[in-house]
Amino acid sequence: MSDDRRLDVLRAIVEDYVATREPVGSRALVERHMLGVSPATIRNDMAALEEAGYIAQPHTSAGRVPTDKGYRVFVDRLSTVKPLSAPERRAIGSFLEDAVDLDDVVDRSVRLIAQLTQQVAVVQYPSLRRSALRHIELVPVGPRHLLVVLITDTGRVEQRTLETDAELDELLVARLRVQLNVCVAGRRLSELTGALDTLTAAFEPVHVSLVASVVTIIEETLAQESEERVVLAGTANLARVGGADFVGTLGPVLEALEEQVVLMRLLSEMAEDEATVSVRIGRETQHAGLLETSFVTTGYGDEHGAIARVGSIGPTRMDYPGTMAAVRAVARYLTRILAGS
Amino acid sequence: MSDDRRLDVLRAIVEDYVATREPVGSRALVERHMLGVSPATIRNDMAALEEAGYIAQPHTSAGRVPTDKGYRVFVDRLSTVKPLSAPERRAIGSFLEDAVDLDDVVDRSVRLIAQLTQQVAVVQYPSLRRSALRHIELVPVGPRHLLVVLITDTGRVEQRTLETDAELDELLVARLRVQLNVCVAGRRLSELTGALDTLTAAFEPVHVSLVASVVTIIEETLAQESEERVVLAGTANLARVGGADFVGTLGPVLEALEEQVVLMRLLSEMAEDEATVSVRIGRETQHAGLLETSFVTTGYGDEHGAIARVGSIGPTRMDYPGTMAAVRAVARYLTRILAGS
DNA sequence: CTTGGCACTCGCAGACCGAGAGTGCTACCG
DNA sequence: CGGTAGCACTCTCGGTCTGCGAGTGCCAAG
Repeated sequence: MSDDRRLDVLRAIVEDYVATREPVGSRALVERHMLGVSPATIRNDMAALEEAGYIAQPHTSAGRVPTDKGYRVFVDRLSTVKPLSAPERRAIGSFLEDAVDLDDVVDRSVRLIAQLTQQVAVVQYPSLRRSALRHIELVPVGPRHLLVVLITDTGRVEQRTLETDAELDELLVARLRVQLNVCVAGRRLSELTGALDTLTAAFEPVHVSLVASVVTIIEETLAQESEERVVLAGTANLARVGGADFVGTLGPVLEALEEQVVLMRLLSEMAEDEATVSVRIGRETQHAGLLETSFVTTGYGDEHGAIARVGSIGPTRMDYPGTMAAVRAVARYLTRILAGS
Repeated sequence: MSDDRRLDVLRAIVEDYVATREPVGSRALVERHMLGVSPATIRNDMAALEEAGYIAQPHTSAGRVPTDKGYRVFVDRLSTVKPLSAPERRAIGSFLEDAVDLDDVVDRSVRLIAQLTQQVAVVQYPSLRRSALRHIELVPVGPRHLLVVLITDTGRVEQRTLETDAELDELLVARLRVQLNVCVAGRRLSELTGALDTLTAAFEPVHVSLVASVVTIIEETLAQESEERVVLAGTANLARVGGADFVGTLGPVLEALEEQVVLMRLLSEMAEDEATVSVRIGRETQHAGLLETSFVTTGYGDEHGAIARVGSIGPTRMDYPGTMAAVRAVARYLTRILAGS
């Protein structure tokens, strides 16, 4: 028994099933792919593949369908990421370069992925924790409210309002602003907390209360990993092309996608994968609503490494090579844009 | 023929249809509502209502279903907005008050409406054009790049990066920052452009180029109405409870909702309605994908009037009184929060 | 190991049919 | 003239049945 041919058969089944969305039988297989053997032979191989758990048949007398395990083998061993065409790459680049600010970059990226893959796209905002602070601004608003604005080197802006015990002293605020910026400029969170604490000590006892609250709110903001935002687009694609792709309704899928928590967990799990493009197939998502969906994600970042992820979500029966190519391409351009701004 | 009773019949039909999601017949009507007449009489009234275009029957021998026109009469003349219970109101208020910044307020509002109405919720960010500027910050990033940050009194933050012709002079930037803030503080866009232009004149010719570009980018940012952002939540509700509510797939609906343009047009059209809570039913949305959906929106704002809208989107067969109550309640709390921050 | 043949299984689509709900019409009543 | 009762009619819905076709698994032969 030729193991090579078996894998060929598996690849053919995946490709045909993705293309036609219908269980594929032995006859169709030999006709569409030049396998050089008869249907009966294929049937034997299929029986073996089924035995091994790579394919399954929905009904006794229907064709075969890849299982999650089958897709996994396909992704890991059988598929080659097909590069995008030069015009496509150029289109991506120029589209992303027109963005005016970080929100716009993220927005354009997520739409682009949704468009390219015809699936749901997800883009994670650059992580605050892994970004470096570029600037801190303090704006007094009213006598007892202070607006704290943090600007990172990826262009992300976070703001918090602080209510103070005492009336604000303009000069004190100005001094604090200068000190803060000296203290934080260009540093990452990990290097920051210590520095901020010593800063508090540098002020007169009368002012410590204010300084401490500002420092606290900065640290809180940076620490809020739950605040990491993700943006979705293309949910309509689920209903349009994938409407028939989900045996149940697509309600559970939409619900899962609206749960930021679920998305964040998956994205952070996938961040630990070694492969550049990481794939989660069906059950591997560990979520009941996503049994029939697959995630394809990859990291993007600046010169120092990955700071967040982008990806595409579709039915397990998706075009993996194409999706992986699109996601990887957008991530690369995204990295380039962020490094350049 | 008693016109009063006919309207009672119409109201009963709408209420029953909304509750059961099934065409309602004459017998069921007299049983569930104490109309004091026989089914045969109701049938005559129904025939008249159908003649007038308020109801229709899907098949010759099925019950009646309200038409868009029927819902319109129901909303305009037959329904009374049912106030929320005191605990509900308190829950809304406290949930919104916990928000840490504008993004968070908007995010919480939209989730809240989705939760209360079990439909899709939409919240428009406070309009830049109608907000007052609170502060402008200039942050040099690198020798030739200037980050311009605008902060409005509603807490919205917009940022743009500017590439300069000449190297930046720290002192000049500082001077410009002070001048800009003196110039804009607390003013709205309409009062702003003139003031900014005269500002340019106050600088030496050498610096005019820089000042002009900063002024230009500020004006551009404020003018970008297309940049007005909207946030959605609860699309899963469409698929869950409303899955059966749409005769076609819900693909077109999702597509329409992803088109920011469509949403923006509707919201701005509805802003011109006189009623406090504005309703668009079915075809009134003027969009093919939204034939079977209704919009319920209302404005929110600060003490000076409405600056943006919130709303809920669901099948035409929605609970109008309940939806209107929820939307109105959230808008009121939103207004209060923004005024207080 | 491959192949051709063959019997078997099973889902699917169409036809058919009876039940039930609801209507419109007509004749009658106060 | 509005309301009522009765009645015949229409139409959908759900269930059952059946033939077809696709596809399989197995076996015996090359």
